Amino acid sequence: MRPNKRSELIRNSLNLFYRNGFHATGMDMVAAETGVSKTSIYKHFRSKEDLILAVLRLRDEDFRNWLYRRMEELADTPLGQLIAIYDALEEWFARREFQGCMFIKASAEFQKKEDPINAQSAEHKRLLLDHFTVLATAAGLEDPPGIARQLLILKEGAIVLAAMTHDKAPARDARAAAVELLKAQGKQPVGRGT
Amino acid sequence: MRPNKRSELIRNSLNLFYRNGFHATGMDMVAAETGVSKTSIYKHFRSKEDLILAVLRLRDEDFRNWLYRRMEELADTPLGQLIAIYDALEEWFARREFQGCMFIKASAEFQKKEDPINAQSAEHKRLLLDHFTVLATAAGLEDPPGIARQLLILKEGAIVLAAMTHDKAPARDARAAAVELLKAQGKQPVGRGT
DNA sequence: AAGATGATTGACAGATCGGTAAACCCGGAA
DNA sequence: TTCCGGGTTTACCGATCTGTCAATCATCTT
Repeated sequence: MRPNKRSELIRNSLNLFYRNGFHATGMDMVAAETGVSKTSIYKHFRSKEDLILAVLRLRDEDFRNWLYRRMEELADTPLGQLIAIYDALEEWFARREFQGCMFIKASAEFQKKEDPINAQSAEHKRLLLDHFTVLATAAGLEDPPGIARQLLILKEGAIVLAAMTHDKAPARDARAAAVELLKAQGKQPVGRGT
Repeated sequence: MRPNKRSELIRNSLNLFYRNGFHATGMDMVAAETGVSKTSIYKHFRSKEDLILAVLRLRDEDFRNWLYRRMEELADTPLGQLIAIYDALEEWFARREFQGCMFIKASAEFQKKEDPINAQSAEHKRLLLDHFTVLATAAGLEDPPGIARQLLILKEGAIVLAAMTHDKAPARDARAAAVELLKAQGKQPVGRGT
């Protein structure tokens, strides 16, 4: 039971689940992909649900780390970082492997609200909302929680439409909308203003 | 092969697929729900994919008809109807049976872009976008296609978050955002203004 | 009443699902 | 060399998946 096999299992499962969906990906497929027997998988994870939850934990860390870092690289003010959300999204949408949001897909396949998979997906969105709220507060906006919720809605909508239409354009539309909303909060986010 | 059984099958399948997901709902379940043998189903539909496509056609008609009618009932100007999108959404979110957007879920489970199910889901969103564009044009906005795309993003984002958090609140946030965006296009949609 | 016709069925095929029991392999201790 | 013990595998379980076939049932014609 080598512990590095465990993370390899999680990473391979993540790719398979992301590309093929959760129900459509069998444990045999995961085993074959990693070059391990199915029994070995069940030494690391009690059930498929357990594996999925581990996958979602990894995805949550990876994605939020990537997004937050990218936002900081693209702008150095809180206000600028809120706009940079959508520039980062556009980079993501343009990637070959982009297939939508793993958490939206997870909650679409496991929709009962008591389901741990659903709960964990919702938690991911809550963490994003918290981060946006902190930035909105730091930016001195009028209604930080409100604008944060609106920016999150724009983000999720852009992801859904980019995935369905196989087009990165929704990122720019969401960005333009975000700029307008931030303007309406009494700020001039695009520079050259005030 | 009574033709009314066919529509009964579609309607029951719609409910099952909507509540349980597509892969998670077997044809046996559909047969049992309608009180028909599985063989009879396959007299009407060549495959499960065929049945799903028929379900999506029905859903597209039902949903767009409902939304468009509700928008007209809630407002009598094109601009007001664009805002009313989100009032209608809030009513939908508040319904007991609300479980998110069937097309988002379909495209989440069948994500390959050649998949007919994916294509038909994308078509549904395109039809919504067209309608929004027509209304935006009628309202005399500056950039009808652009604002239509933004309003669609807000709609999809609100649906996703409402489904994941089991809370209708995203409808109001999306509505507030839409009002701001329409203001930015040189209009005062909420009345009492110019 | 007998036959024809089309709708409907139970039973099943072949594959795959999540999950498990028992054998196996292999390095180290005695 | 013999034994031991944990990581790994093969082979399998019962259930369920999509889809089909041959038989049955119901109805109408003659």
